[in-house]
Amino acid sequence: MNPKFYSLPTEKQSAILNAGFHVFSQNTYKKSPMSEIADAAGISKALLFHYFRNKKELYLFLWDTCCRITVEEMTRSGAYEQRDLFTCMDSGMQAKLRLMRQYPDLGAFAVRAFYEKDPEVSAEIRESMGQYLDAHAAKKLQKLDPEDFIPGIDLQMMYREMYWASEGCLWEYIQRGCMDVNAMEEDFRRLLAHWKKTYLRKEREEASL
Amino acid sequence: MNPKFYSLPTEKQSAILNAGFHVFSQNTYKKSPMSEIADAAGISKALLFHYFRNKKELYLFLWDTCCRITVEEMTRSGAYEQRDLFTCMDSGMQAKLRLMRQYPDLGAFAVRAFYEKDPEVSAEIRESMGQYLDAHAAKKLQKLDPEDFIPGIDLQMMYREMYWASEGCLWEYIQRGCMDVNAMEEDFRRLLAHWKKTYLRKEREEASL
DNA sequence: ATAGGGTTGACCGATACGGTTAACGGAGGC
DNA sequence: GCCTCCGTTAACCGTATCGGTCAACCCTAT
Repeated sequence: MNPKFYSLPTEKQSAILNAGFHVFSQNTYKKSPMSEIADAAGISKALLFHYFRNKKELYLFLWDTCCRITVEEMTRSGAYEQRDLFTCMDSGMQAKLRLMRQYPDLGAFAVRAFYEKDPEVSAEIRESMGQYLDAHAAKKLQKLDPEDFIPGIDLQMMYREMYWASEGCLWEYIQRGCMDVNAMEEDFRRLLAHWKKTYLRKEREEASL
Repeated sequence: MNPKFYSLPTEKQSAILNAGFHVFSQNTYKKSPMSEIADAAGISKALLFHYFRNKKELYLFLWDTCCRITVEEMTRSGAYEQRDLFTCMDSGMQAKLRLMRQYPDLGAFAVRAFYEKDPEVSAEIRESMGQYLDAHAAKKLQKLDPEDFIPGIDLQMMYREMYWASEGCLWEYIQRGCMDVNAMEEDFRRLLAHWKKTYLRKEREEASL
């Protein structure tokens, strides 16, 4: 990959990244043409090939960038350090929304890339990351104090269920095509409030009065 | 569409349907080649064109079939009639799982088709269905008795959250590529039990003792 | 004016596409 | 044995698209 890419004005860099995320998220690796990416980025195909030697290089660069900025944003938000589960989720949500605002198709791209089966790239993808999130989730789960939550609750199930609901909500937006991040934030916020009221012992007791 | 298609042995019919669902669910309409579908179905491209005049006809037939058998299966399961919310969800789940077993890519296809933007087919798709599920959900919601649930709960939020979690769980399986329906059933069942224990007043009171 | 680098339209060979056609092959009737 | 029918296919057609290249075009700074 040509280092001159980095000396491009940041808007143009973003435009190229977003174009790549978008096109590769809509189709298989093999069925995602470079010309379409170039068009979406507002540059010529030749210039795209000037910055990235070939399709594979662009794809792996996108994957790399996707992982990098996600972790960066998550770290920066402090989501990894928060003690309380719900403030942790709130920070994570903030980070995700900021990412979504800047790179609307990053989420969809990440999922597709993760499950991409084309032998030209699948090995590299699968190798580079792996059980990142799972490991984090397990650690987070261990730190929870059952006393904070309503009695008899299965904390692991609660965690999985909340994760799935977030993903389901996210997917609804992704599939719809238009990423209305503000509406999304509203939805997430309501979800979080709902869970707090449902799962936290203190809030539940107050609501029961 | 050639009526002789229906006199094919049912396994061959299913093979063609599944092949179509699979290929069209992985890529845009335009980037989904007929040859690939024929290969996946184990027949020649020429034969596929013998049963369906052209690509558009096959695609719309698949969409139609997808809607038809989903509604059929849902009705047959009695999901639309159940009074209690959770037994209703259980029936719906059973129906969905039966569908998934027979047509592993039906779910993914449905979502993609619903949001397909290609002008050659988008109009027909959007027109044929619409707010089907939403209307149903609203009706279901009105029938709920707040007394059955934990006090202070936002029933609409609860409903949305449960819907998203199911979708999120489903998507995790879809994206993973391999549809292990048994594992899925296990997960759904646990989700349901979790919700009953969390949201139902009676079960909650028992758990609190 | 000229040298240099960012940028592109035009091009290349290969292949993939939607759709057609002529022919194959086997089952049934005579 | 011969013919007919019909499900099925390999081979083909014209076109479009693909990944990738290249010579030439700006534009700016000397």
